[in-house]
Formats: sequence, structure tokens, C-alpha cells
Amino acid sequence: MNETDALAAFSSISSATRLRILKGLVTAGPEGMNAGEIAELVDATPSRASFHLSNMADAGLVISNRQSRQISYRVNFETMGALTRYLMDDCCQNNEIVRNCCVTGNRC
Amino acid sequence: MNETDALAAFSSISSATRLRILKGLVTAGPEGMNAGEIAELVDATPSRASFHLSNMADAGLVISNRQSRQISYRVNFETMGALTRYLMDDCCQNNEIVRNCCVTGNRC
DNA sequence: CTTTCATTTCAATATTGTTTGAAATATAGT
DNA sequence: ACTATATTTCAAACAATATTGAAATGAAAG
Repeated sequence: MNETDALAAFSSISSATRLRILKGLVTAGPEGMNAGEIAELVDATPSRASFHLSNMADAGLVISNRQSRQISYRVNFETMGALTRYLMDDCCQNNEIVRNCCVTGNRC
Repeated sequence: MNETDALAAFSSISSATRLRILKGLVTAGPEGMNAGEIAELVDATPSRASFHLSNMADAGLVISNRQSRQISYRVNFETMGALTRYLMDDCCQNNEIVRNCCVTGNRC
């Protein structure tokens, strides 16, 4: 992941609505959720949800595919992994405090 | 780290100027850099650098302390660690792909 | 106590992002 | 073809953020 991609991803998840969409989609798992369900989840109008979803898709955070009439969105975990690593390695140069914090079970 | 703090941190590093400041400060290490040096590094006017630095300080990403006439900034690695973990655990529920990506040395 | 240096604060402007509602597109059933 | 459903696209209004340059602050030196 390069700086431009990282900026787009950080920018995308710096909106409360989009961060909640992301969390909802992580919970939903590989099946994903339809645009309409997502809109309901975050209490947004269809067009507003669509706007945020296309922002997330542009940032590579989610992947969409049409299932008959509905469009299903799921998390792109590759991007999320690359982003987390960008934060840890490119930004923090694999700093010890940061690395240590990221071992699940550790206090930080 | 809670959602509000994470949003502030993501929002802060979703600016190219601030992301570069962050990287510069990580490279500078615990000594940090003065506001003026940072401004020079990212090719910004003093007031513009100051604006971005106070945004980063508000987000808890950097810590400032005055050294006689200059103000020195350094990275708050605790926050960076907490943020990285937020991404991995709170957002991605410690997803395997994401976790695996974050082991330095792995391909992802 | 005035000057110089480093930085911040402020107000004005410029830029960018978000929301809304209406119209458009795409798919499926009748 | 016609109607209903799901979603997107668009333009306008609105809101938030960034940039600029000038003025203000705080600290040291003469």
C-alpha cells in the first residue's frame, strides 16, 4: 500500500457513518450486507448510504457485487490488513510500543 | 481507545501534510522536532504547520513541550499503538487476514 | 524595556466533503 | 410493455476543513 491509498483509506474511515458501516460489514462476515440493510443499520437514506459506500469502495475498503436486484457489500480484508500494516510499518517504523500493543491479549 | 478518539486520529492522519509530519516525527524519534523544522520538512508556512500540529495534538498523536523559545513535538506512540489495535481488533475483530498481514516479514 | 526569534491565533477566503430529494438505472415479476 | 423494488446518480444547499497573511503571544538577549 502506498501513501495515496493509505490517505484514501484513512479519510474514508474518518467518517462516523463509514466507520460504523465498516464495523457492521466486518460483523456480517464474507456474506456481506445489501445496500438497503446497511442504510438501515446506520440510519441513513439510501442515497446517503450509497454515497458512503461508493467512497469506501473507491478507497478499496469494500467490494460490491450485484445479487439480482440488490447490491451486496463486503469488507475487503486485504485492504484492511494492508492499512493496519501501513500504520505499523510505514508510519511507525514497526516501533516496539506500537507492535507490542497489537498483540491481542496485551494491555496497551 | 473509543470510537470518538479513533475518528479524531483517523481524521488527523487522513491529511497528506499531517501524515508526512507523523512520519517525520517517527523518524526523528523521542527527541522530536521543533515546529519550525517540521514546517520546513513539509514545506509549509509556520502558521499552516502550527494548525496541523495542533490538530495532531488534539487527536493525541503528538505531544508538545516548549524548549526555551522553540516548541518541540514528538510522536505519542501510545496513541499510535492504540489506534493500530483499534483497527485490528475493534474494526476488524482480529480477523485472520488482517492479523497475518501485520506480522513484519509476511507478504500481504 | 526594547528588540529579535519562534510559534500561535485570528479572520477572511478557498476548498472540500456531506446531506437532501428528485430523477435515472437496473432487475425481476405480472 | 408495465409496475414494483433496489440502488445509484445528480445538482443544489449546507457544513466542515484548509490556507493565507497579519497581528498577538511568549521567551531570550542586548
